Amino acid sequence: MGRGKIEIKRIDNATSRQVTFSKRRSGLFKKARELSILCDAEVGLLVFSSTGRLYDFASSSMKSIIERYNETKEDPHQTMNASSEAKEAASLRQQLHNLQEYHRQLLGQQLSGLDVEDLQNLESKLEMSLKNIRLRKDNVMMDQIQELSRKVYKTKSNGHPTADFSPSEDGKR
Amino acid sequence: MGRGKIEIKRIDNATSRQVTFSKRRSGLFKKARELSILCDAEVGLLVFSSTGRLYDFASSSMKSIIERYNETKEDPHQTMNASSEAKEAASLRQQLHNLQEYHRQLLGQQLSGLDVEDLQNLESKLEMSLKNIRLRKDNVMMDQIQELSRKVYKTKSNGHPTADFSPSEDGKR
DNA sequence: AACTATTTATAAGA
DNA sequence: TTCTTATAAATAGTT
Repeated sequence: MGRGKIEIKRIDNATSRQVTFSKRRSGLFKKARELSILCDAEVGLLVFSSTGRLYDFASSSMKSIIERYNETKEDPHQTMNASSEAKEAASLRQQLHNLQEYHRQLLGQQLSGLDVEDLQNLESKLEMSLKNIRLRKDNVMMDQIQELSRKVYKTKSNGHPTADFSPSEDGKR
Repeated sequence: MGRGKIEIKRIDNATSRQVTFSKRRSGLFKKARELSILCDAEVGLLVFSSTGRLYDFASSSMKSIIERYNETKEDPHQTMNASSEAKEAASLRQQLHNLQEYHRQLLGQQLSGLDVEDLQNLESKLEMSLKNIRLRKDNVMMDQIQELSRKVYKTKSNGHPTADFSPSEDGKR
């Protein structure tokens, strides 16, 4: 992709090798970053120039990526002995991923892949959820009111139970 | 680079995210490979898809690249205490690199960066080298001939010393 | 999995 | 090194 086509083999001339390294390195890192963002992937990239200098990119942390790599690579030995730590971690990651996907749908952030039925289901669930939430809220408020009025009753302690309920504290939920 | 421009942010739709992942992943790996070959760089690339699957590329071996990375990363702590193992390794790598570069020149494989004087020097060195090599070769041949003639002399063993040159021992340097 | 219209990367030159 | 530009390569949206 330039003025001419080049063959993929070691560039002999040290100067142009260096120039090409600079240009292509920045292109490579840009694409690594884009892949990680666009596709929600975990990406780690390590490059040592021919003079020994290190360049690196990690979408999360290089340490965790390398650890994850080592776990994954160890797996083949453990495929036969079930439920090794590495397998469990892989399973957990998958579960976490599914959950995150679903969570985003619940927050209405990721609806483009859903058809009407899916959306209907989602709506029902959210309505159900809302209903329960409100119910719970009312109960809690009621309890607090009762608690409070009991305190007031005790504080006044004039032996005459009052019919009113006293000021409530919780405007915060 | 497509029918339209896209913003670099997470692709919501799971299907197109998957498709884009496939396409861009292969592009990224191709470029990683090309950089390592064109520029004689050591490249390691780790990608975990959002579903947890691993894809990797290493120009040499991932193990050695990760080890080298760890050594390099430890270095900052050791910049003050001279001659740590990591520093030594870095130095050795640099030396190795220089040597390889030079070696290629000696083999006439990488001459494009050299001017006339450099080439002249190179030529002189190669001529000197050739001269020594031939000299050595002649010595060795001569020794072998002498060795052979001594054996013939002993085998005949007729008690009459001949006028020929007697066997010499030190042909070995 | 293919196909292209476009965008992006980059080789060579300044 | 940095910029420019012609061209090669990658890829987004489509079929």
